[in-house]
Amino acid sequence: MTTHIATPDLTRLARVFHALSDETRLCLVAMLRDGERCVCDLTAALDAGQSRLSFHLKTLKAAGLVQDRREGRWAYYSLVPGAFDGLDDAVAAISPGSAIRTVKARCC
Amino acid sequence: MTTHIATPDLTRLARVFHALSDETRLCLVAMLRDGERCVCDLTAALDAGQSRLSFHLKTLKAAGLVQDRREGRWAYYSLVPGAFDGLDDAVAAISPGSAIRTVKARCC
DNA sequence: CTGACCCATCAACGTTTCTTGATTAAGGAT
DNA sequence: ATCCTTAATCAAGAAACGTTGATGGGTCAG
Repeated sequence: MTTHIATPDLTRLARVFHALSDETRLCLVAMLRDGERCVCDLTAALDAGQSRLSFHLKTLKAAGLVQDRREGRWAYYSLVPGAFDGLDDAVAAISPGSAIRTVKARCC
Repeated sequence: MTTHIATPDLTRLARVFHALSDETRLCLVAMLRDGERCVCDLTAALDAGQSRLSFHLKTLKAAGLVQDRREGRWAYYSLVPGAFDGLDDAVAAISPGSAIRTVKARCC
């Protein structure tokens, strides 16, 4: 069994979607689908500033979508296995209950 | 067969994810899962300003996730059927090709 | 040790997004 | 016609976001 977004926590789900709401980050995800890559490869491929990619990779990592590994002076990023599974299921699973807790008043 | 996000258009996909990246909007989606609702019901349930919800509903509509229907002085919103299907598939389908076109240089 | 390299972080700036309150428009009731 | 209701839109401000260039820390080669 893979990771999934088990708890339909509204805050967490929103953060995941936010991480996926940027074209640069979507492109990073696409590249990482082929497997682990070091940052320098990513910057070369996207022709983007190193500082810029570092920012986006940090965002993806904070959302739990990618993970990094240090080796010498290189940093290798890869997708978190299963992190993308059940995204639409997660949306379908937002319950009135989970909504209540996050948003001000009673909801649904 | 439902609608789906057939073309893994990076820009469009990013906009859909952006629409889902806000807790208020996720809550709206959750409420609309039960069926059509008028705006006044939504504002009452979320205890949110009318202008605020109007903004978020507009965002969701622009992303193609909800649709509206006027009836008298009421506006009824509902989910666009199938708009949420295959979200993770869409992510999995971002191809190097589609990435190339959107981002500056060669990618992947 | 020195210098080159890889990468994260920071500060500054411009842009976008979200919120709030006021205005506008249109429907229905009296 | 006048008034109330529903909801979209606007304007203004606050907050979050993304970009850029500079700085700093850690790693390896010479």
